[in-house]
Amino acid sequence: MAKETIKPTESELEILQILWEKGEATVREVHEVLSETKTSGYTTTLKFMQIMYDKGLVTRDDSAKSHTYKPAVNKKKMQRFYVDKMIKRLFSGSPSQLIIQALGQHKASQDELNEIQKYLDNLKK
Amino acid sequence: MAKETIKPTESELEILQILWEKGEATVREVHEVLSETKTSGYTTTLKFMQIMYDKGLVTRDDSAKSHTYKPAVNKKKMQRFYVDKMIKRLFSGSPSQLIIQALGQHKASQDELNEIQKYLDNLKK
DNA sequence: TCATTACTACGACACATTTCGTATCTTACA
DNA sequence: TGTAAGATACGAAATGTGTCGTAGTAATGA
Repeated sequence: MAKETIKPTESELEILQILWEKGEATVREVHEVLSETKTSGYTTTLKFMQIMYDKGLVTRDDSAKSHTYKPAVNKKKMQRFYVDKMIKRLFSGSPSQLIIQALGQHKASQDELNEIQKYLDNLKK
Repeated sequence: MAKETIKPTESELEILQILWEKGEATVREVHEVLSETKTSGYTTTLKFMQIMYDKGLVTRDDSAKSHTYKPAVNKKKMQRFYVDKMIKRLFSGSPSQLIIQALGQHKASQDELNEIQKYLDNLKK
């Protein structure tokens, strides 16, 4: 079968974020982090991660009592997918509109602005 | 009741995009546009727009035989909401990472680059 | 050894989302 | 006037998503 772009749900993306951050983690560890902002129970987190495993969004090592999960999808790829979608759906297909919106919406540090500048200089030639 | 942030579904966002573009439209008109990329039937589009009306995502004028719909939510506000979410979920909370990603992902015209530059200059002081 | 603890597996429910089919209503015009 | 075309309303099925409860299993330590 052709490898369709796997589209994680909102909750799955939240978990992937944590796995990308940590590299790998157990359900318990992921649940700890999630608990800072959510109230759902441990088995809910477990279930999500099992489903993600079935979908191929994560891999796992089940040799130990508590399994260890790793992300199986590329973060850059996901970023590209969602940035594309967002530009299409919310910015009438114009990337620069998204960029300007993002620039205006958050105050970036001087360093960050410089980094963006550097990138921009590169593109301008 | 408190005005919660209304979160349109994927399909609703697609329809909103069309309404923002056109300013207003009938179900038939929206369905024409949708048909370019999707295969679902007319009554499906109709149902969506009725639901959106119930949710308060659109207003409508039903004085004529075929009703005319307008967007009832602010496009800028939606942009802000989703850009925020995306930065949090996919860019570890870093707006500049999103910006650089978006810059790299699409080739912007010289004009667009200049516009971004102008905006950036503004922020830099 | 055996009770407690910490996991995983799995079924099931509630609700949301997408998708139609069908009934009904209007209106134009032959 | 009465029929066909084109709209809306609405119910309902199929699927997706988020949430637990409970059962069972493996390790731990008193």
